Amino acid sequence: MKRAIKEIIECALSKAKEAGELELAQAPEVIVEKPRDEKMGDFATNVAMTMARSERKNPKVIAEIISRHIESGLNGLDSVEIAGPGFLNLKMSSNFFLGRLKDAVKQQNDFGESNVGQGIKILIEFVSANPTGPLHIGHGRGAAVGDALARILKKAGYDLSTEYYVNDVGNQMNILGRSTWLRYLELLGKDLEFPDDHYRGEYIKDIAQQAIDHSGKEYFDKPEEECVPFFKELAKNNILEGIKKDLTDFRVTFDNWFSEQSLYKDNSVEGAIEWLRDKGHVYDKDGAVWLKSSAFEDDKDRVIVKQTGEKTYFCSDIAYHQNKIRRGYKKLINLMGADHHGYVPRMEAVLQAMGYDKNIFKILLIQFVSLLRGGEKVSMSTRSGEFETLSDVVGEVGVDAARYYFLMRSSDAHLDFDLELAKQETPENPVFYIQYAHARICSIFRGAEEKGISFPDNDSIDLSPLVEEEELSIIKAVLAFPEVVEKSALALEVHRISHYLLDLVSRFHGYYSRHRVISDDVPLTLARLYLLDGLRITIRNGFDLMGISVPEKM
RNA sequence: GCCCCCGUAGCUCAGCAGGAUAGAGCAACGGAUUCCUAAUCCGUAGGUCAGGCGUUCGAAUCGCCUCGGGGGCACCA
Repeated sequence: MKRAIKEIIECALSKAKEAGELELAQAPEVIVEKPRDEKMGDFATNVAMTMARSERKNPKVIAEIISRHIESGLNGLDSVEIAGPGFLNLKMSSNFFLGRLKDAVKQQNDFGESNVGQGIKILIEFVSANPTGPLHIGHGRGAAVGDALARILKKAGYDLSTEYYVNDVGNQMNILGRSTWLRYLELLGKDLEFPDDHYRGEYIKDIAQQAIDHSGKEYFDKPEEECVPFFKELAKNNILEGIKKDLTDFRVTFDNWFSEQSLYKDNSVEGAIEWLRDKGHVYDKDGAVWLKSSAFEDDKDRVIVKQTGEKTYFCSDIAYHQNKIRRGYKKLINLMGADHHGYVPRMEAVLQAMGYDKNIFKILLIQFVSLLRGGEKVSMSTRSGEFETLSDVVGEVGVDAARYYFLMRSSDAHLDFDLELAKQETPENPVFYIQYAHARICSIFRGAEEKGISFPDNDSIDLSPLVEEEELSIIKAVLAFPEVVEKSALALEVHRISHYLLDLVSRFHGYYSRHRVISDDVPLTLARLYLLDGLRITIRNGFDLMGISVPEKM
């Protein structure tokens, strides 16, 4: 939409140049935006102000020159005004917007799509929680944000894939196996002291019980070396299945589950180390192997192979990211908990050591979630096993409210998640407010159907009865949707969608209370229904990006 | 000590690729239901944008410093 405006301005600029009224040594970039206040016009541009210096003219004079060369009536342009320090405010005719509303409604579920992504291949990796226990609420935020971002980026025209990296190697996995084995022995009556640094959650006991149900006392007398691998595998698979289920219940699915172990099996890890060593980015010291990450803005060098010969987590991560790029992804997005932020410089260093621009790699840090219950903090500790799992939370407040809550705030900001508020059906929990608008609209359509109102097809509908200021303002808000999606994709910020929808829907609720949609005036009724259809499509598409349902009845 | 995020109305937060009078919800106060869903709407009140300096025609927005809150600085993952 703004494109059309930009063209109008650019056209006027070149005419002014031809007429010798402006120098235009270099064509200025025309930025079209929305004025703060709708009364000032539909679009505004500050070109005159940005040109002031190079033209050595007062912004207002430049604005005046430009406005003289703008042809009124062209492209639905109604009027041009100069305002403030030199803004050009453009007003469009209502036909301009009505026509575009029809385009939007025609697009149905596709409305909101754009091609800013230009089909660029992106991989977004998120959650990637270790398969050592069920997902907790912090993972939930990452899951909601990652999943919504994926949907948004797709809508904005990126070729996007999602991936979950499974850390199925390393010491944590051994501890997991050992924890399960010990619980198994306990359940079979052995008296032992359960170590503090092992996984103490109840779920470990459940898995141990399964082993008993399945294999009885088979592992009771066997030595540890034989048992731990078995229990490790059992526990891992079990927990991973639980994670998948929790995510599916939360409407989050992944295109690919990538196993860390696979990087060892196909020698990718060794290969990556050798590759880096050839390039001179790796050296030996104190019996360990180091990556010279300090050469790329990291604080210090990092160990990739320990004295013991074990590879660090970081080491397989190097191979993993090399693998991602080799699969053809042009941009990598990783979501991590904010507590991992120290990890960012070293990963950027790796990318650079491998010869890539660090800008192809973007780590989004998701800030902490504090779980509250009626204003009181709920304590979370994985170790003690007393923590709120994602599935508990979703079970209590529902998927829609949980997702909305996770997505309503910028992921840069700490989030207070109050279970009581999330459950309440008040405007403080706006998910219901938005869903209610959708349900209301659907209810109106049901009413129309009962009255036997028949709808003309898209092209022949007459929208000219939509003359109310409020109606036009709703239409403009609807038409802003694709741009909101675009900006949200570029900034990687999901919360823009929820704020937009909230604003959109509150316009509708106000309109609804002041105007009747269904009346004896048939053309007006049809036009208003059409407007509501556009609204309904926008709400549906917007909530779809957030993974939230839109009920037809509430 | 170093690094990351945050600080905007009583509360929870938007706004930040500089732009016109800083917004919303909740809470407070006052109203609206013969009529399409009151899970709604309308109105009133509420501000040193943490503080300072700087860049600019113009700063909540950009830069530097200070203060306050949270998190992180492993041959853990």
